[in-house]
Amino acid sequence: MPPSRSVQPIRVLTTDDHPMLRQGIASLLQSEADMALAGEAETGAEAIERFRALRPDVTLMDLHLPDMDGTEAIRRIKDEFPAARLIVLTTYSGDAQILRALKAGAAGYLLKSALRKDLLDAIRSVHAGGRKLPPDIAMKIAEHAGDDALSGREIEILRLVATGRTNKQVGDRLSITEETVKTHIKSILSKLGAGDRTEAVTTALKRGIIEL
Amino acid sequence: MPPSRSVQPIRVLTTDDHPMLRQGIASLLQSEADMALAGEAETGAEAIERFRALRPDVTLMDLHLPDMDGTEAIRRIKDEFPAARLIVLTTYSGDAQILRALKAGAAGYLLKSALRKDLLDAIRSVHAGGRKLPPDIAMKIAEHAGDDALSGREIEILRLVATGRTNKQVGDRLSITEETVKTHIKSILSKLGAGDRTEAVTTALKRGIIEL
DNA sequence: TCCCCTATCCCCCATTTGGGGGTCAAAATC
DNA sequence: GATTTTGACCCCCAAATGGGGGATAGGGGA
Repeated sequence: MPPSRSVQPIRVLTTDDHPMLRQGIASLLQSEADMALAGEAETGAEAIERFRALRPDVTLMDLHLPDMDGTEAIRRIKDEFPAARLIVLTTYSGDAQILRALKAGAAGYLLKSALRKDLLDAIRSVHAGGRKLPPDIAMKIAEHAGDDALSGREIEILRLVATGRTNKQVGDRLSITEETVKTHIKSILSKLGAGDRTEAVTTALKRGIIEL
Repeated sequence: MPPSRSVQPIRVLTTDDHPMLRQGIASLLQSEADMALAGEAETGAEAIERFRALRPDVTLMDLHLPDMDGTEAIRRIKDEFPAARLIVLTTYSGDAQILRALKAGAAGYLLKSALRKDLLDAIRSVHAGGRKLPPDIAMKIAEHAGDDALSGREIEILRLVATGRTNKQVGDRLSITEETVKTHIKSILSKLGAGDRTEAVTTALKRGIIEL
């Protein structure tokens, strides 16, 4: 018999700015004998603070938080506690977001539309040292696996283009010439497979490369 | 003493494709003496079907559903049951979405980041025949109260522009001349206060006039 | 060390875009 | 019935965009 299983439940920290969702997870965990709610956080800063104080076995993390990107919170926690086990639980499914979160150190990525059972499975498997990527999520990253990613500068420029700036205005803002901006835009269009700047912005939004 | 309050709880139907959020609401309702969960729905079609069968006192409705827009589901339910009391519970906060939902017949509009107490308040006040619009939501519609809305044709054209089509291509698709498309675009830019088509698309996305 | 990637700048040129006007008919609203 | 709104069409023209080259410098990795 494994005594550790009944006396040492998996302690879970939830991070989400939706109180009702946290409530749902809390009530889910309550009905599982091998799990327990360690604590809750609403913001990224709070998640880091709670993690330090509680040292949960598994941390659930939304990507949309009031104060910072969930990926940033993951990065900071992993930086301080490399053994931390984190699962992203969010509504976003752009391949760029998923990739960023995994690179930051997430061991799992679930959509909020996932079944309750899937979340419990993910918590157990991540706690056991595994990773958890549902097929649809894995597919998303596979779709753009061959693409070379936009450079930081290109993303910076695309963000300005999204706000309606002309190439000239973008150049002024970044203190580079309009010609350089045009070169970057050409590269952006080619990498994203877009026909014009407007399509570049919408596909970058869909893929989670930039946000609104 | 009001005997009706203890023997006739407010029966609530939840509509959301996030099982864990539904769970949270269910557990919330359980702890309130004057409320009861009447049923749950994951899709718009299911919500309509469940409404017919259960006749809940209050229906909670997400705007993002797998099969249809939540606003469409509201419209159909109100069409069949004009006395239905519905509250939108969603993450979206574009003024156009809010306005559409209210016009479709929603009596309340809450964000998922709302406190649990606010949801309970909203359910009670909407059940009592009132409306419930939090200040931040009311502000959103007030911000663009004076603006004249895009016409149906303009939205149609903006959607095509968002996919990277040129004016000529949009014209071909809609069987109108490029000149006509240009006229509509001018009107779109002026109504949205955008400097170019790209900004028009991003502000329309922010305001919930079009979706990705 | 050498190569590749990134960022920067430059040229030419056809196409697209957006701003300024104006007209007209049908539909909806008053 | 009159007015307003909407959708469609047209003109001119300056500015912005995107596609096609090419060049250079620096940083990072093999």
